[in-house]
Amino acid sequence: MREISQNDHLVSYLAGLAAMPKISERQRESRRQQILEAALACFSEDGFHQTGMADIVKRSGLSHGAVYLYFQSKDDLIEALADDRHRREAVLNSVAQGSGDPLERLHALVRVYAQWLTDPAGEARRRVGIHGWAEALRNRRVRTSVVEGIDMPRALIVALVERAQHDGLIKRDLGADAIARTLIAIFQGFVLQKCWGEEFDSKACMAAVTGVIDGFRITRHDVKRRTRA
Amino acid sequence: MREISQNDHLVSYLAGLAAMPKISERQRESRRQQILEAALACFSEDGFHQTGMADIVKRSGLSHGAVYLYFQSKDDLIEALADDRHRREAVLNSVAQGSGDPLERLHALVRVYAQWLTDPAGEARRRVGIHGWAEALRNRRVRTSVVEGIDMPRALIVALVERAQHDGLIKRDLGADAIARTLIAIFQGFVLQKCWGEEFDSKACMAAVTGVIDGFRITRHDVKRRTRA
Amino acid sequence: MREISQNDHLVSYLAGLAAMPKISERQRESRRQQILEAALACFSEDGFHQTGMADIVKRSGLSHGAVYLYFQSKDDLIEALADDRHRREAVLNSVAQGSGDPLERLHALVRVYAQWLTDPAGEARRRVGIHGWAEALRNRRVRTSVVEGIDMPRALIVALVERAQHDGLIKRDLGADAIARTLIAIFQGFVLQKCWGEEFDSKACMAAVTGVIDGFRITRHDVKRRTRA
Amino acid sequence: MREISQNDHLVSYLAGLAAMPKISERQRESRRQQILEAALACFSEDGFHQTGMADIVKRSGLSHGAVYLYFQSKDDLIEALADDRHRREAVLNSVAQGSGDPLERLHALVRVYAQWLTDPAGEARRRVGIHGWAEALRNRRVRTSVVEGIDMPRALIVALVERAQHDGLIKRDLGADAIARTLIAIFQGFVLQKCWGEEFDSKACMAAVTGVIDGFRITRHDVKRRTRA
DNA sequence: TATGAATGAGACTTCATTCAT
DNA sequence: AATGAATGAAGTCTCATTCAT
Repeated sequence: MREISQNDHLVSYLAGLAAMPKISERQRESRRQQILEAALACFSEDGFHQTGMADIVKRSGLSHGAVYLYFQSKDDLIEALADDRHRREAVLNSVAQGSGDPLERLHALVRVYAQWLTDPAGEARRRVGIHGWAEALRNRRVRTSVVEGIDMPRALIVALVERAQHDGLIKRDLGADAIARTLIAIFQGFVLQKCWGEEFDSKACMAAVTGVIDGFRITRHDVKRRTRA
Repeated sequence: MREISQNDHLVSYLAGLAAMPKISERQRESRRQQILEAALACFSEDGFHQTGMADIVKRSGLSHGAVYLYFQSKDDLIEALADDRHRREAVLNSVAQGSGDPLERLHALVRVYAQWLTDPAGEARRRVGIHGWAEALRNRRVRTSVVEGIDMPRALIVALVERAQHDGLIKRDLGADAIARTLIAIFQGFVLQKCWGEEFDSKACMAAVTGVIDGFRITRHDVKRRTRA
Repeated sequence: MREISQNDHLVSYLAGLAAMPKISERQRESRRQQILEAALACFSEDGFHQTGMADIVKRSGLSHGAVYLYFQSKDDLIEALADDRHRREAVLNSVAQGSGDPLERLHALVRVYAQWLTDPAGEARRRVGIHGWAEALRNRRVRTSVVEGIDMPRALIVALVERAQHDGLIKRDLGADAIARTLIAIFQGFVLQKCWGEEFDSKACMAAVTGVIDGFRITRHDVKRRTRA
Repeated sequence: MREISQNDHLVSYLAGLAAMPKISERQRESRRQQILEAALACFSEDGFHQTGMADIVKRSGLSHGAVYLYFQSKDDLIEALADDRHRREAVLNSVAQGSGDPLERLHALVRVYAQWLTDPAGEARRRVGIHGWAEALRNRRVRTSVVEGIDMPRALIVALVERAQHDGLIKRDLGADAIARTLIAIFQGFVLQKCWGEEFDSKACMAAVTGVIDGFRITRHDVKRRTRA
């Protein structure tokens, strides 16, 4: 009996050790990413609704059940990708924060987005982004994610433009919000045009964006006109 | 009872006639439109792949078989709607009727798009357009439609910008194609932002576009700089 | 033009004829029965949850889609069978209605149920009934159907027993409801025992039921006892 | 960290020992009961086939693997629960301890069942019992359990009734087996009616059962009739 | 012994399309 | 031309069971 009792204690102790999660948090996150990457690739090629779970399963190298161990449903997967995109893009905006020359920061923001636009490794993400724009029209959660995703840079641009207007660097007859939406729209359109595989000359187009921002600047002509008035 | 039986005979008889008279061309076109409108409404609400043929059939008031008499497949319907001829024709007209001044013509073009963007009756078309943009990523024929749809206005803008540059109205350091793509991108982005339905101030944004075009104009600063160089 | 117009009228007329339901109500009901019979056979053999829709589909001779044309879901099929049973059993109870000798009517009711119990063609229905009894524990709709199914004969028996008690034919010291529940319980238990394939001697058991009812009758012993009290 | 690493080694070492000490028989039985209780609760709520192993695992507080160490399969669990030894033993005891009078013993048996029927703690068992009745229709081993479960009390009742008939206490024109089956059927039906939870007056119904047994007794009327014949 | 992540067959259901009428 | 019942492949998701740890 004494021996059994000792064994019981040992067993309990070992059981306690075994009660730790079977795979580490890092391993779990790695599997999650593995699935998300497979989903990204599939969605990028065929869109959300033309991609079957079987495609994602096959591409992930896991089993059907395993995928559902990490994501509750296909919709969950779609939303996770939307959130993922949301999180990644938040990083892009950081370059615009701070208190330097607002026009310079605006140009910096444009450069970052230009880089994001032209990075070959981001192709799939951009394509999925477009599918997300369409999906946002009918899926509230995706829409929220998308809208919040553009609200962030918009707020930044608005702040920069307002500061620039206050400093007399940018024309005051255009709304800051409208300018922000215009700049964002340009990049949205560029993503579309680029992903459709047209002969999209990124360099020239980025120059045009720079030109657009410069066009917002106050010229002597404007100064005179305003002085006269 | 006897009459119904006679009718049955009549039906069989007519069905057997190879030379059975077809419905008028006008009726045929009307039916086609009826189906396209139903499809437009459905696709606008749920996207191409979340809309079932049954939805379209129900909304059109016709039968499954009837729809397939006018369109070979669901993809056929999608392609028919992705190809938005209306807009292209409107653009053509607007520019054909414009005055000689290329900048004025550019502004006219912008006005046409602005109208298309803000017309409440065009909401469904705009939404379907966005779904088409996503679909263009995986469906070659849809992509061709979409790309051709923007190639036409792009060519127009390029021509106008080149003339304006030649006339010394627009800076020469920006590619005409890049400017065209930028202007088109702006409208694509506006369509997205407006359809997501979040506080999009169309009037202010259109003013910003006008500002963008004005920004492309040559200023004394530019003239001086170029003279010096 | 006149000919076309005439043709249009003809077409409309024929279209009007064709707008009648494609299959007659009788045909539709026949298909429904075809499916219900297949489901009954499958459920009888394997229970509701171990029977796959594929089994029912195969047995019905129809296609997967066709079954779903008549029933919304597997649960719908289960509930339809419960309702079906409900409706069929309602007929059994009719023999007990009327105003004749209550004891005789009770015996008549027993005979009808005995017949229902021993009818070889009803085997599948009895088995499905048992599965329904279990299902009633967790499916509200099935439970409602089952409970209503026994409420009907119970109410009848209660009425007969009360009349018999009033007429001095049955002991008054037993609740009419309890007697009704007891008689119903007997048949429920018989169904179980019979369906399990035990050596169930229907004739002897029915005699026992008759004996039970006779046992409820007032005897001289009771009369004396009541007189004394 | 070093300690954990040491533990890992210890675990590996113990796992490698073929002679790894087993847990005590008492612990093993306790684990088995733990699982059976969890399964009972789950099956009672959702039935055998709507309960997942995951439900049982969660409720038992153990792991999937652990459950499979004690039961080979889900069917194994079902069979273990379908075989309700508790009740059978209670019946045996009650009759073994009864007085010599067969009628009194019969009443004692009824009291035991009445208690089993009304014990609130037995609700889950009764519900699982019903699921077992349905399962018995398609699972040979469950059926064997169930049938054997009623064979034992049936044999007891048959013996008691035959003695009572021999002693002139019960009518001889009813088969002892039929009477036994009838009494058992009554309780089966009562279990159903009670578990469906609709205004089942246990007390009144038990009185009715007593009445049924009394009804089987020989009355002066019967004696006379038999004498005459 | 005990864990729980992983498996994969199979569950229910949908839907684009066809074809007898 | 028109109908709509019928098809059946393919979709998403579940779950009893296993096995590396």
